[in-house]
Amino acid sequence: MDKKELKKRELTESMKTYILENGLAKSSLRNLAKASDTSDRMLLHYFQDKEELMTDVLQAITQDLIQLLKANETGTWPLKTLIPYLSQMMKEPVIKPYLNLWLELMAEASKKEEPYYSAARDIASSFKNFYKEVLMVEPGQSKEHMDAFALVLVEGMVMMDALDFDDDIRNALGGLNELGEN
Amino acid sequence: MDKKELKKRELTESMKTYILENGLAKSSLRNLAKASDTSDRMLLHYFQDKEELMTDVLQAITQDLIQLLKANETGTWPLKTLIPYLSQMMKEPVIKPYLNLWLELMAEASKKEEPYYSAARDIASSFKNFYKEVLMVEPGQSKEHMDAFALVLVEGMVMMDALDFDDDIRNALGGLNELGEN
DNA sequence: AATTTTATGTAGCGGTTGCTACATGTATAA
DNA sequence: TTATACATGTAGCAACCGCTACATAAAATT
Repeated sequence: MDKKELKKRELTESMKTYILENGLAKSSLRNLAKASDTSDRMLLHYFQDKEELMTDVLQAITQDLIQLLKANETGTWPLKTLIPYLSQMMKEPVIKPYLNLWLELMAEASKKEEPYYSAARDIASSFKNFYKEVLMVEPGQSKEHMDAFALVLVEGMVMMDALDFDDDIRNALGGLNELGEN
Repeated sequence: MDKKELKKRELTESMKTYILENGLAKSSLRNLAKASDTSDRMLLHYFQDKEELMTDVLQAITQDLIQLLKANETGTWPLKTLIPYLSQMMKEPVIKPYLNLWLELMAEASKKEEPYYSAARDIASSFKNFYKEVLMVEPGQSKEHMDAFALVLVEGMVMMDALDFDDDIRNALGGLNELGEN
């Protein structure tokens, strides 16, 4: 492998950590450089510009997140088990940084700002694949429909979690159960 | 009424428009001033600092949004009617700027950044009140639960809408129907 | 009419941002 | 060994940011 490519991956690794801990807004070249024990000058030596750099790092973060999701994958679950489980998982300190970044990414994505829009769409697609693999569906329900339903529901919970609207997350879980049993 | 207070409201009005059209990121004092046909110097004459200014404008925007929601209020609706209706409403050009701003606000809120965190919580509370007034619940369902459920579901749809995941919104609506009828 | 308060302009400070020009050392290839 | 490519440092630019000091004109109050 190219020596330059190797260095890029090493840099990407440390920048990943910084971005997850500090968010996009604080991720200036100078800050990212400091976190990687180098200079902004060097970052722009290895990456053409900030956009290429962010594209690479966000892609790496996406891969990590997918790994994280797959790691806890143990078979398939019905909606009423999966959703409460995920709402609990959102509270995990390992997950929280990803959720914060996810929301920041969404804000950029809603303005169709690149490379954020593409990165956000990639991540959302990974979420969809996750449900595709892990969600068990009841007779009379379309798998495709319920996958999308789970996706939307969990995204909504992520938002409420960011506002510390924990009661509403709990209540919504209650609502989900009442919906399925009439 | 105070003459100064009157001028503040006039400025707030033009800044509202600018922020809705351009987002928080571009809302520097200089840009807001230009949009209000004045100078940053004058904005800081009428408002103590940028935080006070943003608090005022965001509050005004929140009020507008509440008005918008209430305007289309005609009685109460069951979940399966209300949610599809709202998912359509999200496509309205009048609404879109509010949704973009909402996501940008959420990104700040997730970092507990003031005044954005408070503003976002206020807006979310208004949403809750909206469902409280407009959502009709079926026997065996808790009103409180279903209000929160609607809130979460629609927020999730706002996110998917920002990514242009229209298929998934449609599919999720399908899923919602299948859930209620088994 | 004199005095005090308010409105507004001009200019700038100290900070951040992405990025670049220019230099020099250091490793690799001929 | 010499020539060429790569690595890295130093310094700075031009554009922003929120905010302030200083001045003056206009308006309101006494």
